[in-house]
Amino acid sequence: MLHLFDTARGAVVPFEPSTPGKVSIYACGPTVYGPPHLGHGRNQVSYDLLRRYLAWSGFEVTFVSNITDIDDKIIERARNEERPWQDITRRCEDVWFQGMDRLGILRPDHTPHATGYVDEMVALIQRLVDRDVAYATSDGVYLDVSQVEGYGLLAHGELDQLRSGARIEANEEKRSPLDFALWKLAKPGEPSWPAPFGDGRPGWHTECVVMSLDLLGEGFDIHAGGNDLQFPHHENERAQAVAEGKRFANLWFHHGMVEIDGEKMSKSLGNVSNLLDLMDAYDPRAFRLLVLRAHYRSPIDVSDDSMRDAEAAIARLDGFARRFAGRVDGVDADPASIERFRTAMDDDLKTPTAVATLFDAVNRANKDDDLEAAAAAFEIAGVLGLELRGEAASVPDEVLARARDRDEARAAKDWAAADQIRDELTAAGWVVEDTADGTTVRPG
RNA sequence: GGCAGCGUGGCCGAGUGGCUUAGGCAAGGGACUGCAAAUCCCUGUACGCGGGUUCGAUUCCCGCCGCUGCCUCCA
Repeated sequence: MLHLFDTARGAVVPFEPSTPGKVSIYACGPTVYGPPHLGHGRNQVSYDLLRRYLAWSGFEVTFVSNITDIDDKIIERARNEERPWQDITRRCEDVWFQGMDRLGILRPDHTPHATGYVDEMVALIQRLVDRDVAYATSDGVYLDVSQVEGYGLLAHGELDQLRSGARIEANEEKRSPLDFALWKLAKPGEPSWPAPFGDGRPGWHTECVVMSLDLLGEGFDIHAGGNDLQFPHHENERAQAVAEGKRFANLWFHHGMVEIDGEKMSKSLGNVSNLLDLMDAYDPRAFRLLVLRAHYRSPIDVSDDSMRDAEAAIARLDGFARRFAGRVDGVDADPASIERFRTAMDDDLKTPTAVATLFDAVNRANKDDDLEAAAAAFEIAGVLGLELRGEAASVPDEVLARARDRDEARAAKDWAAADQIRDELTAAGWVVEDTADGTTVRPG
């Protein structure tokens, strides 16, 4: 049985969906004002892993992930670049999904946009005002967190403690520094929507409550995000639901951050905190493997070395795939490997161990030409979202002709000629390997 | 200042009160090969520092040092 760490309870707990066999997940998605960075990449791989594993375990998964397309940063960028903010959000969203496709991320079942839920958000805010848990100031509407039962659940702190940690804010109309904006009144030139409390735009924390409850209903199973969202974002989402008397997420799934040694990173890698740049420079699967080799709640460090390391490991997997592709159809996966994998994953998604079982299966397959182990390796790789390349890449005829020339030279024991052709092909970027079937060539 | 976490062999990164003490990459040796490549086999170097608990700690407790994240927009 799957066990997951629940941030609210602060412990690994058995996962039991409210409806047997079905899992509903809401995962905080990107604010579309720029290209995805490495943190987004890890974030999406974490979600993807959770979804794939739940699906493989037999659950019917409904996965909702939003697009935040109203935000101060979007407005700021639009102003700086003197173009409509919708241009930025549309373009960034396209770039986002293209990038995630490259990373092998499954698309969400639903992708609600904040701009598509403004009416519902206004209605929620109005209800909170009517209940007297929200109050208006000269620049917006705020939630009074002191009235929220259990505020601090996710921050794991008492109200006083949280308050003392809060930075001093310019806004003195707020009753507490912890109170947060549900609605921001529009300043001249800012995008705005009509509302009874004045034209403006919703605060960030409001969209996720409204959209998750609308699409998944009260008491949905899992709310996911980076641990930087734990507080205040998720705390504040929950606060709104609680303030309205509604049940919110049953389990909080938070993953760790990507850490980049600023100096080291910038020197060795250049501007690869941009995920798209990283995927241009390295195999996207290597990034995924790098993420999977650490536990989802641990921090990971991305560097030139760690990416090269991961690429070498991917090459090993691809070599395995070439060897066994097409030979495992209908073969039952080795049960022992699958069981080890499942045990690791059921224990709070211990992917480091899961990856180790994958490589163990690969090793056993290679060693004894063990088809059951090979089938297990393919299955595990699939659940982890690692697409192995077993298909022979297309090779130009002239290159194949040279390979045949080499076979002839080798048959004639003309080693000088054979070596010369190999050098020639290698210089052209091909990997040359001799097999029982003669010279094979593939892209390097 | 508050909260949370981390410090493992050349590197990345698991794990465990004692047992053959993951896995990947790199290194060295060997098998295979005309030579390679791929693959397989073998090998080395470990648990930040100081105490404590224990028959025994890398694993538990305390202190220290170092590092990180959150507390403000953030995946």
